[in-house]
Amino acid sequence: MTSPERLTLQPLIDKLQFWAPLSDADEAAVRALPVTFRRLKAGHYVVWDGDRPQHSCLLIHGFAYRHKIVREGKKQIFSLHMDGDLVDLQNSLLGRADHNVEMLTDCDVALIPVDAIRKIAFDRPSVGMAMWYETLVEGSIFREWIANIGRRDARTRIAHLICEFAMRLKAAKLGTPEGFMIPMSQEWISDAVSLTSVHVNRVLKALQADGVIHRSRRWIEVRDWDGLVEAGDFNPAYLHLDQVHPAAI
Amino acid sequence: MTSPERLTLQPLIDKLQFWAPLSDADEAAVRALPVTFRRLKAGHYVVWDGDRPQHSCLLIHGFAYRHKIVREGKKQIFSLHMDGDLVDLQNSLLGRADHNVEMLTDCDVALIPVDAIRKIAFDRPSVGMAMWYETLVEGSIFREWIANIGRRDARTRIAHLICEFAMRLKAAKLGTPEGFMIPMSQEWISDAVSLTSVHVNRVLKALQADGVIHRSRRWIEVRDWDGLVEAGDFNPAYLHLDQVHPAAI
DNA sequence: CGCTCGTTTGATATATTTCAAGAATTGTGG
DNA sequence: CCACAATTCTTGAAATATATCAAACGAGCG
Repeated sequence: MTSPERLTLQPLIDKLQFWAPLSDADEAAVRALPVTFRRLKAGHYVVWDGDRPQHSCLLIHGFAYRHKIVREGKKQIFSLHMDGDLVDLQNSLLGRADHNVEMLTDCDVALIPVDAIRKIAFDRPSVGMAMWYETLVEGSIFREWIANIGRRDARTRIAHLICEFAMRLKAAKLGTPEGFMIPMSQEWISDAVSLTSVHVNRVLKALQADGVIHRSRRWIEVRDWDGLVEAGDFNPAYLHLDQVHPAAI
Repeated sequence: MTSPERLTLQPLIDKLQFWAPLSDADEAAVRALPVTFRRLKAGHYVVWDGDRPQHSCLLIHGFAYRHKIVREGKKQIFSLHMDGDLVDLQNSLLGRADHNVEMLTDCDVALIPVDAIRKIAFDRPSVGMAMWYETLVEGSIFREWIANIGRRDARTRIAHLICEFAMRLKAAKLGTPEGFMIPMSQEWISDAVSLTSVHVNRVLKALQADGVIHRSRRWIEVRDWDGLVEAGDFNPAYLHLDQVHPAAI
């Protein structure tokens, strides 16, 4: 956990800067956003499907995820979030939430009023563009997940998820592929890759038996990155991490 | 097909107006966009995965779709587009395409240079916001597709796809649920719902036998809308069609 | 130490795929 | 408008990946 006095909007500025160059005035405007810092417990829902969200949630430290429940109570996870992610710009901008947002671990967050986000995006085009890019990349990840769930078998799907997670952690400077935390039980993983937890268990064991990964509790070590990439049919292009300021005109 | 002299950017203005009120100056700026009108044949690719797209494509008349090919050549479709859709803002804004964009039928399109789109979005916040909302709603549809493909069985999935298509056609004033065209063979449908064409065939027959729909060639009549909605576990909220200018501050 | 939650394993069930072949429909050139 | 080719649709039988059910095991925790 981050100590209270260290809670700032710096992670947001870093994230936006990644997508578009911000002027000093833009940066100042971001810092001037009226935010509320909060510590949320694992399992806390920031937004429920059907809500009219009043805030967007900047994850300063911790993991969160978004999901829907379909008929018969089956759960589908479609995104995982980590330090620095501006979770759920989407629900809040659209006005009516179409899915749930839940903390995966205890988290430090900054709650930013939707109105303030709309205003800054509108008044400061660079900031708006950067936020737009953020949502565009999330869209790209959704597309990859559709393909992953729709057209890949269990082993490939799971390997792909691990690759993506490792890659994003690295980009966020939160770990290395050599060893990192996936803060999800096999049950959660199964809801992210649309399988049963039983089957996830078997596949994970198989990947381990093949010497590709080693998993104990929620800690994963990648023993053979190339093997994992191969197993996961993984091509990181869709993450658009190599983008340098595409928003710059 | 629209006769050449009737090709204008009006569908784009209508679409943007749906999301954000545009001033006369905004509208004029949109009309002043440097566009190229083209007629594209079914099967034509506007963008290939990996390209650096130079244009975004406004569909004036016709159907298009977006997809990826995963290892072993399996295809996954993740969006269908119809008259008035601004196809692939996403690839063009992100700079590097992460999927293919292909015409499903012969189409009239307006090609708009990416630079012009970036510029108008940046210079005219209302226009930028409206475009952003367009991409946000597409994101919402992606999420629903993930849940649909991941957590629903074949019958539900297919019924859901038909409901969505009917609903969007109606919103675009292109048909009624009572009878409309899905310009896709069963093979294509199978790539959209992640099934085999053989299985799609059987499910379609079953839905027909149950009196829910009637399909002949590529024409579908919905005989029992409530039954189809029930069969498809369909809740249109995720389409955000009832939104009235959420972007208005 | 006992409880709870997560993992592991085995046996069985089933939805969907795969393979294959024939029928129907659509498209094309003459 | 016909004949032929090429898709697309349809159906059946067999194969298989994954789900389901059930039970035991292990680890963290108050």
